[in-house]
Amino acid sequence: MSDLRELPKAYDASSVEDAIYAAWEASGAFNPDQLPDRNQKGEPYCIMMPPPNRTGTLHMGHAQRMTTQDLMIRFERMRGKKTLWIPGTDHAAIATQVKVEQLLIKEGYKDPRKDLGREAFLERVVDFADKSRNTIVAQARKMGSSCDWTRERYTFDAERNLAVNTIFEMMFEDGLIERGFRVVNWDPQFQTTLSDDEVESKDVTARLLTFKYDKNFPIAISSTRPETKFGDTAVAVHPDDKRYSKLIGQTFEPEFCGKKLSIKIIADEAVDPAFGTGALGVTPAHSMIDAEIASRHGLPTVQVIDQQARMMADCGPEFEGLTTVEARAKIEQFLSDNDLLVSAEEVQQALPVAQRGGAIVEQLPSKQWFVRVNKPFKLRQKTLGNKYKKGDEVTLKELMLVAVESNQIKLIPERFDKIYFHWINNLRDWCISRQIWFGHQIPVWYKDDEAKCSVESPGEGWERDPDTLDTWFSSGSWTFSALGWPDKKEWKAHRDYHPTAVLETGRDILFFWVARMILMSTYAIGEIPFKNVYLSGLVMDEQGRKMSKSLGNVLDPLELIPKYGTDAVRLSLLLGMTPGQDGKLSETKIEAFRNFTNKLWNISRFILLQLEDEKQKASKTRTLADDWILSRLADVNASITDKLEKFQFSAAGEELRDFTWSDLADWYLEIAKVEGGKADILKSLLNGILRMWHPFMPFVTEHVWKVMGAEGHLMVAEWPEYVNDSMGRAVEFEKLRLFVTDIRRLRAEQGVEAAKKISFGFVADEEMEGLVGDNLEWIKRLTNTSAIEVMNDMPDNWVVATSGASTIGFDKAEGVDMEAEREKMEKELEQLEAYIKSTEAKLSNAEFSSKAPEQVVRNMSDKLEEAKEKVKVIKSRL
RNA sequence: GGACGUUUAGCUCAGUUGGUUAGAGCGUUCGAUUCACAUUCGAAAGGUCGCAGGUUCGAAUCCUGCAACGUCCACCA
Repeated sequence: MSDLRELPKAYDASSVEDAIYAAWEASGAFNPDQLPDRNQKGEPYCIMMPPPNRTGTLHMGHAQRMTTQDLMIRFERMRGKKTLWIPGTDHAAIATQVKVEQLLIKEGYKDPRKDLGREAFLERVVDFADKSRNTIVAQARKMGSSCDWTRERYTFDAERNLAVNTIFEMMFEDGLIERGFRVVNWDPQFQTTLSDDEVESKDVTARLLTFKYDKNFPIAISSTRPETKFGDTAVAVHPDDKRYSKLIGQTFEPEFCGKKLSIKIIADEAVDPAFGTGALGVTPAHSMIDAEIASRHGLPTVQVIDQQARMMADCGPEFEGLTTVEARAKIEQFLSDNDLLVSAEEVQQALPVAQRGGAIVEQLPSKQWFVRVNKPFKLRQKTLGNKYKKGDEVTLKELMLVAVESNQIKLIPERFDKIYFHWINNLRDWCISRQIWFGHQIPVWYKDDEAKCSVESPGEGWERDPDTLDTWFSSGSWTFSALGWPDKKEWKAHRDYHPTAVLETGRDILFFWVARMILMSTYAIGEIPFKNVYLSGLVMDEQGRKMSKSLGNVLDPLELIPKYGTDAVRLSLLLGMTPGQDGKLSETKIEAFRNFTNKLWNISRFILLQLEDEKQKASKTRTLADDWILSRLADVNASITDKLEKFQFSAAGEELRDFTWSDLADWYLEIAKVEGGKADILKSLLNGILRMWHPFMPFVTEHVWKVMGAEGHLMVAEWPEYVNDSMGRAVEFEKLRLFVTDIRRLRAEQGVEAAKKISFGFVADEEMEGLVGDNLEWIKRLTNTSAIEVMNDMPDNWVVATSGASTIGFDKAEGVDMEAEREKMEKELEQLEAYIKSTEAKLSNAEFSSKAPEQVVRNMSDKLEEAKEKVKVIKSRL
């Protein structure tokens, strides 16, 4: 042990953290294969780190991810499980490419992809992604993440590419992946398709025009996007709408803004007769809803907007090449000039925009690859317990549903079940091909009209599909591909870790990722990917707003860690945060936890100094305070163990903090100074709190562990478990605690000068007399008074203190404000009498006494008796 | 439009199957202070648990309705 007297008074996190992390890593304890024997025998426990996107640096959300997962991993590691936490990063396809493209534009490139070409452009992306990976890894280490770096994965490395291709091939064979010409979400800025989930909506005001195609057309229709009307092939009305029933089935050939259309009047239930004119212009090429109507009625698809979001040649020379916005204005003018416009009104509209880049998304027809979620296929293996056998016909949607419905996967908090089911029930086929360069290339080859699924070229003359896969297609297999699947040897070596124990992630990617992982895992290996999904809320700023660069309210973990220490940042992300509920974070909060870190440091320092003190080394029998603190330790230990098992991290941390700060530091350590002879107990208390705090604040606890000269790393020490053998004594102690608080209050209220002249005492039963007598020494110290007299028959000239649960008296010393005390006594008397009245009424109620639990009745009766006793004393003194 | 969430002390939030007189932290006010820690300690003030009904011996907790705020989904073309 180093010289304790030289330990700094304030804990300096930044001077010890890096060395501690390096020592942990060097010890091999991040790697399950190098854990101690007891872990080797333990149950495998695995968490997959949600791989951060290689798009730059980590933010507070990531810091929260890492901290929460590290808490679980460290807790289970200490409990003896064979823990594996696999770290990794995500190539994030579109997100990364977009990011690099933006950087290149800043560098001066006008159109980076065109200017550089595929190969050089990709080189830049890969370079950026690699640098980003290094930053992320360094940050993860700073957070204290105890993940196994020897098993770091990348969603775009060779092994994961093999997994992606394997799944693609399986789905291709099963007919679940299909190429089709369908209406898709198209991002004109990045020239690629997007999945439904990558499209967000933005509220804008738009002009809703009501008009006729031409003078002879019988029905007026409404649209905010008249430019798409060049592609109309039908007008749909509700089948019950009498206004139009005669027209149904007829075909018209109006001339719309110079283009001849062929419009069939059809009846469809999807039309709302109350909206607008009750007639809907059907544009099969540029609306997914219309495309569905069109397929029901066998209507042709006419594309009029191209991939640059410009009007196509088909719309006539006046419109060709115009942007949609330009065309829209021109059409309104034309309609108005030709007296075809019935009305124009401003309406609120949700404009579809790309999640990345923010471009306005066009719906247009395109030949793309889709995963068919509603198509039945024959299962390759038994899936989801006994629910489905090999060979059963199911759909992917059913697999996703049953995994959660059957409770094999538990979502935390539970209410997300509903959101999940709702999403699945409305799920459409998943468009997986992207015209992005950075990503897993689609393993399909074409020759003439033939298509073959294969990773290697099938031979001469075959050309590979240039498209890449949606990033979520690859991250969907993360839980098992990161464990080595489909490589037989690797997968066998890691088989026991799957399904993983828990997936901890932000509640915002439930659909993007969690659902896709369930799809991939149940399909490809016939197993749920994880048993629990812990959905964290988002980390918001002080005012509950999202942290964003433009608002300037971003808290950067890397700036905060040197300032407050990693442990403080970790605590601020764990305590006061509820799953599924967005939490607020401020620097003030982190500062408060820095103070706690320092408190823990000083508690440790004090105990260590005491251990060498002759007074504490002296042997002494157990006192009431000893029994109490050990009983509390056991209770708190049992309680927080239970809470951690139930994913109640915040509650666990708060309880442990209250115990450490209030019970241990403010009460027990103060008592220990007086009583002495506590070397053994102090030692085991320190040992206990260090172990229990370790998963929350690994650095300071490990540092103290080292300072105290303990064996090995705290990181792999055993999670404690105590037997509470002194519960009754703890109850007695609580009475004294109230007694002390009352005296403190009197001192505070009467002022020091007056208090110096006061003699305190108490009036109660013999039990209290004994208790106070036995513990007088420390009571005097904690109340900072020497004038406490033990007596159960209070002198006549004394008055009664009026708050708290104990009844204490004091003498009418000079300087005591008797008028104020008298008022207080009267006020309390009033309250007590009201309480007695209502409680008596309750207790005498026959139904209450027959139905209420015994414990409740007993407690209430006891309280009632105490109150009556107090009333008696107060009355005698008034 | 649909779904979900939130509403408890000035602020941030706990409150685990309904059960003693509803809690904590921060902030405020008053006080302490060489003795581990001023990144400390003690004390006080502060709440008709969003509103209105209902169920119950008993409701912050369960049910119904309403309001405000927030989030997600679908969008009416």
